[in-house]
Amino acid sequence: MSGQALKGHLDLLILAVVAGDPAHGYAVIEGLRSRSGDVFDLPEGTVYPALHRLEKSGLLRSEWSIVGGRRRRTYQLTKKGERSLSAEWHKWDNFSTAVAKVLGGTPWPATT
Amino acid sequence: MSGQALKGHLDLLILAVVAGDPAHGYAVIEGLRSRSGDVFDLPEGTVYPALHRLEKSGLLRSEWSIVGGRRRRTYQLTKKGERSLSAEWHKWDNFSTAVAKVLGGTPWPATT
DNA sequence: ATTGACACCTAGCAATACTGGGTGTAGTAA
DNA sequence: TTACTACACCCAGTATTGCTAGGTGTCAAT
Repeated sequence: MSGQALKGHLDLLILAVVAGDPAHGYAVIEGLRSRSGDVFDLPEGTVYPALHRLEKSGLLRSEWSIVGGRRRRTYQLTKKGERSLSAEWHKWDNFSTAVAKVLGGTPWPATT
Repeated sequence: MSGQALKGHLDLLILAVVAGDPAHGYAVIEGLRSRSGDVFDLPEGTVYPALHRLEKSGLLRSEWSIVGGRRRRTYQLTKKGERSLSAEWHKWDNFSTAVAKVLGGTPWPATT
């Protein structure tokens, strides 16, 4: 159901989840799913590469640990990541408002 | 300023503009720009191929005409296009609501 | 004569979400 | 003991799609 609608917005979503409190990849997926009310059910192949990308750009920092015999990589926001989250947030606001305006200009008959 | 944020949402926007009243490519660009309050200032290389794609999928139908010595291709929604607009609209609603939920779960200090 | 708005087009590039594969641990059910 | 599920990580390759950068041509204004 996720489709490819979140192109360009995935980073914002991930940063938002990790900002809440540091989380490892699997927990990020869970967080996105639960917080969105099951709308975002992202495959691992989407989230893990995104996390790597974000770390490479210096927006996230990670640490390995072992919990219950399983190795985990826990991510948290860097200063740069916080700034980026703020900026992306504003961009989203701007973007979604603009979409609403465009849609608002279109008459649409009683939704069947 | 447009960035690549509208990936996956461009079709919705175009359909919405054309639904208002049939328009040619250049007018679609103008419509998006004015309706969005200058947020969406899309290059021709983005819009024209999208229009072709939409026509190819049967969501739009076009007709050539000549106005003031210039040839125009005017697009209008097909029945299928109307259904698609409705569906995409709902998807957008769903999507943007979900994003808001995810963001809402994140505490954010006083915006500097 | 040249510039700018109008009006169309396309090939190739770049970014990025996803598919489909892989590794390994722990717990539970058969 | 075996099998299956949840947990937890990884990567190569694909596909979609918006954009860059080029092109053609008309008309009005400077």
